[in-house]
Amino acid sequence: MRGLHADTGYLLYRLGLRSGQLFNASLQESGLRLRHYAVLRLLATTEGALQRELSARLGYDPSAIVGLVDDLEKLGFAERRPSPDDRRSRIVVLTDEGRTFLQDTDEAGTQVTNDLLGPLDAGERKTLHALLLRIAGDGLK
Amino acid sequence: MRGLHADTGYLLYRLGLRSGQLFNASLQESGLRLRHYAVLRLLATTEGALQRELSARLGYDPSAIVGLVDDLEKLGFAERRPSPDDRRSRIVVLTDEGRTFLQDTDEAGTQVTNDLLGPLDAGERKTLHALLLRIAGDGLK
DNA sequence: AACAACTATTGACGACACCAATTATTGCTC
DNA sequence: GAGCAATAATTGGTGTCGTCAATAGTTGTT
Repeated sequence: MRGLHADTGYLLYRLGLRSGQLFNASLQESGLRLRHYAVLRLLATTEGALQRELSARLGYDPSAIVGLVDDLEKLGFAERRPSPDDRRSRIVVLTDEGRTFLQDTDEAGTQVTNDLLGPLDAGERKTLHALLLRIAGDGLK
Repeated sequence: MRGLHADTGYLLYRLGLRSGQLFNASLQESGLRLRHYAVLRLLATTEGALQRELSARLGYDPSAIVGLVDDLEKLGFAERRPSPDDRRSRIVVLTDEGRTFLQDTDEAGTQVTNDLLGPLDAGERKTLHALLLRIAGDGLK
């Protein structure tokens, strides 16, 4: 009979849980959670994104995006702007406050990754990251 | 500004989610979920475990173990037996039905892992698994 | 004998993945 | 160009899950 962690899939599941917990604990004092942080990080790379783009790229349900952007707007980290092309869409953009928040919390994020990857040296971390990216595939790119 | 998946921690979080979803989908027809499956797999290796041991080894809250064992008992896959040493404890053991269930679903489990690790060859999978085990550390052993 | 520690259990709460339905708008097509 | 399928954002509901607090029964210690 195979052991509990013979399955890479189950290992991934458990480590994913742990990773999310560490991230959320690290973000707790800011009032945000990992999901909000992911939205901010994505917005920082795209200079404005439709909510459906956020949904597709982050893998969150469209209905979840609504609440996340609501929260970010309340905190002044993001704004909804009307799309000139399509009046159904809203363009979500990062505010200056959001950008400085990202800069301030950047160190905390890398600290979490350090805790998580503890026993691995730099080379192993690179290897792991590359393998995970391969698994992630286009859906999460 | 760093990209969304520059963080190995976030990658792990997302892949853990996906892995759990795949597992649960695969187990759906059996009426069990990943958590039940993990309990069964652990029981198969230990020949009887206290519920607090299940809680510690699997990382699930003690209160969660109660419901999981309830479900497994209803399906006839596991049993609670009184502990001769300590009347507070219950020893959870795998039944014959549970054992045959594990054998029948073993293939489904490896299928999930195959889907998940799709683009990786055998050597890369070994590497990934070893790295993840290192990260997991003693807590998940 | 009294008291702290532990096991299993119950209950509550928030977060979240998932799905269905609605409204406003757009694009297609006949 | 009128009707209709498709789309974007939103609301609401459901079940799972992680977390914590509280309790009853039991054990070990002092």
